[in-house]
Amino acid sequence: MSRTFSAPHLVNPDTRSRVLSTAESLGYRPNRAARALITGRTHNIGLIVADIANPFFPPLIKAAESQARQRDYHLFVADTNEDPIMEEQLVQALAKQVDGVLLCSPRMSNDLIEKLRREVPLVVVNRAVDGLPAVVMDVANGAKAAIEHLVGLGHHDLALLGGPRGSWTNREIRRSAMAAAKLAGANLTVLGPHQPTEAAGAAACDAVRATGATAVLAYNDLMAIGLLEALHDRGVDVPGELSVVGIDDIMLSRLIRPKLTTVSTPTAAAGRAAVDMLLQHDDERRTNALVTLQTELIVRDSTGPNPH
Amino acid sequence: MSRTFSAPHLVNPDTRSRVLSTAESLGYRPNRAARALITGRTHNIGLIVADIANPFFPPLIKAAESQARQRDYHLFVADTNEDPIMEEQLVQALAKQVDGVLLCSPRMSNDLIEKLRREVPLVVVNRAVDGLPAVVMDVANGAKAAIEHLVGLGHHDLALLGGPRGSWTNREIRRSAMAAAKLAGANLTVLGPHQPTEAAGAAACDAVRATGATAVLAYNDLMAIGLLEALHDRGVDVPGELSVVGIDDIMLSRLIRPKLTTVSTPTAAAGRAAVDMLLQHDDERRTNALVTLQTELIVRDSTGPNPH
DNA sequence: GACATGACAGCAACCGTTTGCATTAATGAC
DNA sequence: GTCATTAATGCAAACGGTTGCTGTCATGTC
Repeated sequence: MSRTFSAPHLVNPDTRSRVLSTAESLGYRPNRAARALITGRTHNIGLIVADIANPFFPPLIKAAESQARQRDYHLFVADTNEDPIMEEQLVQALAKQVDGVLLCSPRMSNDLIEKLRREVPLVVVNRAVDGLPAVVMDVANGAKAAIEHLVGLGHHDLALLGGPRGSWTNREIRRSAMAAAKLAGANLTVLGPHQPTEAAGAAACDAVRATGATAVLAYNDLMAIGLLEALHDRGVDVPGELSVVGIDDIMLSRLIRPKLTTVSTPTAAAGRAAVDMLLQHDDERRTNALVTLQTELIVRDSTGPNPH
Repeated sequence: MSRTFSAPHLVNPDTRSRVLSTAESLGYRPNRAARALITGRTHNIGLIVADIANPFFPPLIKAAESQARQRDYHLFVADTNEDPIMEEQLVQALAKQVDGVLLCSPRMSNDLIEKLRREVPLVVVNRAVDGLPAVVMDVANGAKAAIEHLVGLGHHDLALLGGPRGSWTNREIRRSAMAAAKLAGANLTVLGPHQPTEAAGAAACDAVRATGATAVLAYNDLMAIGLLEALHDRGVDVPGELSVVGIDDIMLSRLIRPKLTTVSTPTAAAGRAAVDMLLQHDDERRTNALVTLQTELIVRDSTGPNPH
């Protein structure tokens, strides 16, 4: 009898314990799919990321999974390979078997997000969409702090190694970095778009050097690390000849040499917040539509004074 | 009408296209939970790993997810925090909503695995269990190659930085490393068990040095990297004073300095193989009960000749 | 002692799909 | 023209739970 579980106060304690003990002896476990059919709640959440193997995401996935499980939810994890079309397909495919989808760093258009939100509750991470619950990191402030740090070290010619097309974070960084550079009277050359990978960072090395910049801010640590590798191969000293700043503070960044100066983003907190937001009741969700998490500049060894 | 999808040959082409077009216009998507109820197949797979944020796992998860989706399956991902009790709970919780569970690097006992396999089809990764389909990496051969490499460099006093209790891989490595050392007439001091983390690798630094070994093989790259960091802090030159070898060849290992000599394990292939194995029909599965993937020693810069 | 009340148990409908079976219509054989 | 055969369709049961409703019994009130 299902009431034993769902409404214990309506059932005689004797009956309840009898039901419980026989259920135990039979090894009975309620079938969540069957329950979902009638209750309309699957107790599952979908988590869609651009690339599971990008070191930025695992801490977020881990935190989200842990938070979800604490609330008795399970997590579908899916990878889009940075492909906006795959994002849409995945949301559609998952829609019927989850109570909501966490869309992390989506590359699709806002219009498409608007369309998909009508099929399944959505929480977006790393993107602000009007009227949609979202968790974002204050990368604008982080990029600003990074530019100010570099200008403070005497750099006047800066480069921004841009990230992927469609990324809200990328636009925020660019906007904020340009504003900060302008305010400080520094030049900023914007490069990109690029894939947010180590390989793309390395491939952009010559383009960065061609700008004549003495300091670079990269879209993320992975690209910064790729750039660092390529610079090392070319015998360019960091930070002696060129300063490099990343964004994300992935685990790698404090293990490579020189240790990477970077803007740390609270990815685990974002994962937890996104789950909490999705599991809130609709009314609360509307009122707290946007959670902004703070970032912090971590100065390590990849930035130094302007050599000129 | 469901036959339009499941048995197109039984339905008039006209009717079929009519059904299809109205389905399209209504935005109809079949409900998989309902379908699962009657067919008994959920088209979901559970993937249980010790720690999502351990860089060893993301490539495996990514590959498994991609392979699963290609076969029209979705993936539940769950993290046990290296806790055997959590492993059991997770398998139980997932059992009813998946067609099978991929148990990666389990820490639980073989007996418990035997018990759980009666509740849900299981494929084990990184562990050989009698009669159970499993995907393992040939770490024994990898450890042997590593020891031979070190002995070839003139090292006679070796240390093995052991991994976590309950890990089959750890036992394999120890067994094989001891055999290889004995065969080569070298001493091998075994340390551990340890958590497979960077922190644990760093914490074991003094214990490693106290053994008097001139070369160390670590359970995995993460521990090797932690050790490398600690050695750097203490001013110990690698490979000048001490040689270090890891296992796994995670992305980090070629980015740190000195670049880590390591045994590469085909994690992505393992993820794909595990999914394929689970999705095979029962009879095939029994015949191919064990897939062993080859490993390869990658010599980089963290190993050198014996200084003595 | 008759009646109202409330606590508990049990029946049955329902969720959205698949699938076996019955029904109908169309076709071909004689 | 009748009958057998086949193709296509429609109906209803079933999957495993949840939940509203009805029924039963015991208790309390007057």
